[in-house]
Amino acid sequence: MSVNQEKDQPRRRQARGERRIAQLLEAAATVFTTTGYTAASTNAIAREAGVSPGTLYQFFPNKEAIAIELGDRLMHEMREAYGEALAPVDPATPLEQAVGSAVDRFIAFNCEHPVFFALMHGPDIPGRITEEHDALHATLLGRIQGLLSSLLPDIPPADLSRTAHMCLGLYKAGLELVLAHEGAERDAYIQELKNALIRYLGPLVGARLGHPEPS
Amino acid sequence: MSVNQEKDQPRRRQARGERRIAQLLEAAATVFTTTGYTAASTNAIAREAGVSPGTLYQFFPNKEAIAIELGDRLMHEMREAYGEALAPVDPATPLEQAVGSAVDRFIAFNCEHPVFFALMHGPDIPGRITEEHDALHATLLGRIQGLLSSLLPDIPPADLSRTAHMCLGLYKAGLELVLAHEGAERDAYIQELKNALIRYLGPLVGARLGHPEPS
DNA sequence: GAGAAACGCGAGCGATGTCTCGTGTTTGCC
DNA sequence: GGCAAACACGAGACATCGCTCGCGTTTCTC
Repeated sequence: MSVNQEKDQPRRRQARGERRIAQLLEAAATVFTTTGYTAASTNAIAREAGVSPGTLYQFFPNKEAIAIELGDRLMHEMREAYGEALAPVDPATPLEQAVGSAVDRFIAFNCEHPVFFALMHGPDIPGRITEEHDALHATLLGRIQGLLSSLLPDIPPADLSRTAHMCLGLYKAGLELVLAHEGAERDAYIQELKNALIRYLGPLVGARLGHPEPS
Repeated sequence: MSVNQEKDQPRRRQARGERRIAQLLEAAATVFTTTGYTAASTNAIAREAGVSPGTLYQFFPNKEAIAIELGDRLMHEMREAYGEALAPVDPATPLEQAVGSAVDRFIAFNCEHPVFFALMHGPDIPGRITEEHDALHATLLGRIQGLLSSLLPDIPPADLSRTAHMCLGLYKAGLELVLAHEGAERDAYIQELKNALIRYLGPLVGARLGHPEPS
């Protein structure tokens, strides 16, 4: 369940092996974060983990599998910790609160796991990982659409999809800026990201409540 | 002036040479756009241009130089065609118009030269190109700051910088979505990008004009 | 404690990619 | 027409990277 067992060969692992795997994934995370996926060499990952290249391939069939497993674990952790962050909300919930809490949760996750951004945002990434990426993307879009339609019940589907894409895009742009700064400046950017999303969505929600959209 | 002459060896070029250079840059542009910088092989570029690898290295000392020269020409063309797109505007200019025209110009440029996005947005890009990227980034930020301060004369410098970064980030996010769609859907995303920027900046400009920021 | 299997090593194989070099062709100039 | 320089070629030198293989060590199991 945790590590992929190829075909139907269980390949019994000892405790030592599980430790090595965790160690290798951690090393891979730092190398991926600093150099990106393609530029990261398996030798570099092994060196970072303090083991030989051969040892690395004792646990992973190839470089892609490392990223896959890393991605899987990240996804799992995210779903577990923040799975309900984008659940539909009571339509009476103020927009500020809905956006604010969702942004806070995801920013926290991304700050804690910078690899996530590197793996999902890189344009260099090969086949299988892209599938995971697309799956996550689709999941997030679905959640955002659910959230939006709970706030805007009577929006046309095409607009709903487009608005969701925009929200995700704006979030990713903000995330990049947030990760690029630290301390008070980072907090300021988090606030600006929330502002951008709230103001983007504001007129739509405002219209729902009967407020005239200003000029 | 056009092609880099290394050190002080003029390396006279014939008309044929200039043609080859243009041909190679065009080929490089298509290969870079489709595969990204690092994945693009010099052999592939030469093949795309219909010449031998040796010929390519007659005109460019290495792979990076190709991207540099391509970037230089793109920058030059951009400055020439859209240099004034972000010039400070009359404070009386409606925000919608200022944002709209700036976005339209840059979107048009990026649609016409998709390499630009690939070169500037890739995370894989090596040393020298990053310098160009940063230079452009700084230039754009400066322009945006100028534009913003003409609209918001009394904003603190730190906020000005942050707001400019946000605008550029939001633009890049929107650009990605715009480039990912075509036809009517693309136009719709362009409009959404404008909306996002206008609504993000609206309250600031509104405050300047004495409008109370809603709720 | 003995056998088996998981673990660990590091030299090196094969593929790929950048860039060179020797040689031949075309062009500009007198 | 003749010379020098620019242009063109493509085989291959050289480096890198993903990954394998043979062999030695540790751990589990009985």
